[in-house]
Amino acid sequence: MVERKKKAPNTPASLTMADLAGLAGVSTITVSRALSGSALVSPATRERVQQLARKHGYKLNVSARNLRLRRSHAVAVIVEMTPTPERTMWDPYPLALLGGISQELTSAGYNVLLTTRQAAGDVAVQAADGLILLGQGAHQDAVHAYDRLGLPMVVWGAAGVGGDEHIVVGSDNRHGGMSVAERFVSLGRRHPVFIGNPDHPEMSQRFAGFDDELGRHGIKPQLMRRSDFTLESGVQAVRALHNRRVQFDAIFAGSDLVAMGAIRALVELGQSVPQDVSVIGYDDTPQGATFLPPLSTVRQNWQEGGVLLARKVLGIIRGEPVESQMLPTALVLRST
Amino acid sequence: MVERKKKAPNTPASLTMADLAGLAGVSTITVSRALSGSALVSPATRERVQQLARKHGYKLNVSARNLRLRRSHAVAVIVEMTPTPERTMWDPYPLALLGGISQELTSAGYNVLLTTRQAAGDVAVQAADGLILLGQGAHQDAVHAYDRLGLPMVVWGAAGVGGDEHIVVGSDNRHGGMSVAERFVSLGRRHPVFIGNPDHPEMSQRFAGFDDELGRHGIKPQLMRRSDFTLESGVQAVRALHNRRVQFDAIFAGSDLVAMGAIRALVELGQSVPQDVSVIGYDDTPQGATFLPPLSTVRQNWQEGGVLLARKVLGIIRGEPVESQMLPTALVLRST
DNA sequence: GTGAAAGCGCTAACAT
DNA sequence: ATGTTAGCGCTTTCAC
Repeated sequence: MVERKKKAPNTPASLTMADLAGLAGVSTITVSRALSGSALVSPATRERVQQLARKHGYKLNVSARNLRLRRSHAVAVIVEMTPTPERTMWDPYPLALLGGISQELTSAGYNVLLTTRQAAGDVAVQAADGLILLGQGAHQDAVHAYDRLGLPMVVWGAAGVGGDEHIVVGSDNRHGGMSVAERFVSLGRRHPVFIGNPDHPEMSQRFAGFDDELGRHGIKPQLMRRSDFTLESGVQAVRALHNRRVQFDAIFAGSDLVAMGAIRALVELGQSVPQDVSVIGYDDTPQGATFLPPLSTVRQNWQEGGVLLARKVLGIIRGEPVESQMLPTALVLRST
Repeated sequence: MVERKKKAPNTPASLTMADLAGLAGVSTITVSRALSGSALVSPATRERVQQLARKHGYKLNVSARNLRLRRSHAVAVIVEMTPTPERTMWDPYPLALLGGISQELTSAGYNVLLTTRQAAGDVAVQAADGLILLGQGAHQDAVHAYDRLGLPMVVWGAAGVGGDEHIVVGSDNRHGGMSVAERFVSLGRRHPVFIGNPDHPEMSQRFAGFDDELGRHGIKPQLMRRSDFTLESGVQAVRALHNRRVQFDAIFAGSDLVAMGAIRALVELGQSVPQDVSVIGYDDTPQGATFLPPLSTVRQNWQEGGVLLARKVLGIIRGEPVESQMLPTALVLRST
């Protein structure tokens, strides 16, 4: 019987630092330091150990390190993944956002733990070092639910809602609305309509910016409440306006899909876009771009939003001062 | 000085099993067993311990458990997320796929580690218990890269490519192509065209099914190679066909976006859809559904695909026999 | 510059 | 049914 650190014979081919230490003729702690690039080991040993590690395909045991360091090196991202009419699963929205988050987080040595809202109370979520919440929920309910975990948290959505003090990253919805208003004014439109759901925080701010800017030109927009973010919703809204004999020459829809529905209804009613009515949507979805006529809309940079979200959580985790931030929006003028 | 298990005074409010054990007047192992619902503890103590845990907000230390159990309880999902503007997604893997994966994995007590392809060599990926690869890459390169990790792996894509022996889940692309062929035949179309990139495994199988089925009716489809999955790509393809004076009365496009581009170009050329030319896409995107005219297409169930992917990896992890599987597709007939 | 000792929080073996 | 012992693989003291 060879006297060896007892080791299961069926051990998978995974080296530990101790193994590496044996190979290099140093102690485990030296290996640890060498691999983490510590200045406490001589360049020579450091190089030698790193060579060996590479050669033998050493893999750090993350659990062990995390246990020792008392953190998980993971950030949980909670996504609403039920395909609501509001957000189809095809939207670049979640995917691009996720892309930005993932990119930033992994390059900072953190892992992205993807979770749905239903798998909320999950073990691993509470073990995360931080939380990114994609979508604040109808009345901040999602926010409140996760707030109780007491983890560093950043939310994607609209800022300044309901006296909350958590960090928010989102599109500058106010500015988005204002830019649409400016456009309508410059086109000489005098009877604009907003279609959307003002209970939705982001929508509400889009409308606020729209309303304010128009107000500065003495124009009062008509508000058409529609809670769904669907094509049908836009169709209905326009039909309702028509039936009520409402005069209007411009439509700002809270989402591209609604805008497309509106256009479809307008065409059915014999109106022409944009001659009779200007229409502008929000989100710059591929649907809008491929629509006929190509839809004018307000674009936001999702990818960048994701990166920002990640930076903010990391900031909080590191104890740095962090503030909410709104991303600039850009008016994309196409044919409508 | 009170004799206490020495404990940092600044410890965050996080209980350990030992703490709980003290509270309950039992040993840590009993707590462990109680919380995991083991039958080795009396129902009474089990209940008592669980109560206490809930009351004091006990959180399991996942790292410690994973270290002890020698597994990570995590499956890495590797996504192609190259975020090029305009080219929305090279491979449009919708969030639904991730949703299905996440749902199934978390309900099995596993975590979803989201990773991009660039963050490949990441520490945590190799620490995962399994791998789900979304997109096999142009020539299986992605597959090969990750194969070396020696982890249980499942790939989303096309099966039977290049003598590979890894598990694949995907849409039944062959069947999808065949169903389109059948449709064209039943409409009496004699000069069909396929637009797509046959180097792409999934595309290739769509075309193969299409070609085979048409062949059984003595029809040979025209192949228009187009590598991009964009609207523009479809436009170009049709223009090229027109310039070459190619006769055709039906188009099968490898993706909805390409199909929409094709239709647009056809309309510009004064052709009518579907009277002069039938067009069918692939994927059943919302863009297609809201397109005018509403696009006929081949649908696949992403959500279910995700669930299946997850089940397969879990199966491999558990050492169960697992096989590749193709999801059924459905022809969605709309106006084109 | 390097090492020895200790322990992060948990659970599988082996007692009792 | 419950407890004792030991150790997963790593890194932070504190020595040398």
